[in-house]
Amino acid sequence: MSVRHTEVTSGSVVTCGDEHEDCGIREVLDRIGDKWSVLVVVELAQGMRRFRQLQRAVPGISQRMLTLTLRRLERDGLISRTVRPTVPPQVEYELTSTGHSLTHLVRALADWSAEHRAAIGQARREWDEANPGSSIR
Amino acid sequence: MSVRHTEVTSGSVVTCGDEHEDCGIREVLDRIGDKWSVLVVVELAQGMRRFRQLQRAVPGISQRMLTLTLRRLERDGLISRTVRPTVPPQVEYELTSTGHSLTHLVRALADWSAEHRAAIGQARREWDEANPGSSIR
DNA sequence: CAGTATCCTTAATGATACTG
DNA sequence: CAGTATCATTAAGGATACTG
Repeated sequence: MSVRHTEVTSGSVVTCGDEHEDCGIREVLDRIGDKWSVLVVVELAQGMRRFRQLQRAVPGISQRMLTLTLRRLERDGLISRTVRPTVPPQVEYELTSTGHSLTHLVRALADWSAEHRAAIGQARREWDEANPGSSIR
Repeated sequence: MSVRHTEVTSGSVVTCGDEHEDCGIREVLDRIGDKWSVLVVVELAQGMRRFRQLQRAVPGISQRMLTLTLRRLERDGLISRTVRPTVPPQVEYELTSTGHSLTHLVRALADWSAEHRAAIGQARREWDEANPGSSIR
């Protein structure tokens, strides 16, 4: 996901190159665009969770992907990981303050989705009917 | 990106299955998470654009990916495509009203990114230093 | 319980050539 | 100009087995 691109900022649209690899919005999209991060963040928005709890709360996620997703969120400073040296071991995951602020964004995303879901579905049905046998889906 | 998952709605967190394949937020994330859609939408937020204009405005995008991105956005009802039967042919792309409403979301994304970019960068550097030779990046 | 390590499949993207 | 078609490459994700 590295590329020269234009980027919207609070007041204006600016252009930036990929020489720095960190135009900003891409950092968020990388984490928001993947298959599981948002779901994990949504679950953690409810409070502290342990590894197995998360796996049960996000049906379909593999152990491997849960681990990867958690590590990346931790690396980005969005969640914290606390190991309790018990037997068997317990590891607790929690949103950081940065992570919590992300939930507002996710909420906005969900609101927009809810609002336009019907229209998008309708548009797709019409497009699919007008373009039978298309390969873009 | 199809999977059973929990979903945030305006007021509550609900669980839904993938039997219907349209939990809502996934539809947005599919388009927001891919590599080019947001960049194309941002460019179209400025006004009507033709194919070549878009390709120049989004450096790095291939002809193929621009075509695919535009088709998918069109299928979702986010942009309109108008063919003018001139020689050589001209095709105009514009945001629909649904597409325009998406730009608010993108703006929110960009704002959040700008606000937390430094913190994320810092977190990553620290994590990378604490975890040398990790394979998650 | 909370992971790692491997191997494998599929989806996404890229490069290039060609066309109405 | 605005695409399509084809092939190659890469990244994301999944399945399974194993471990401290």
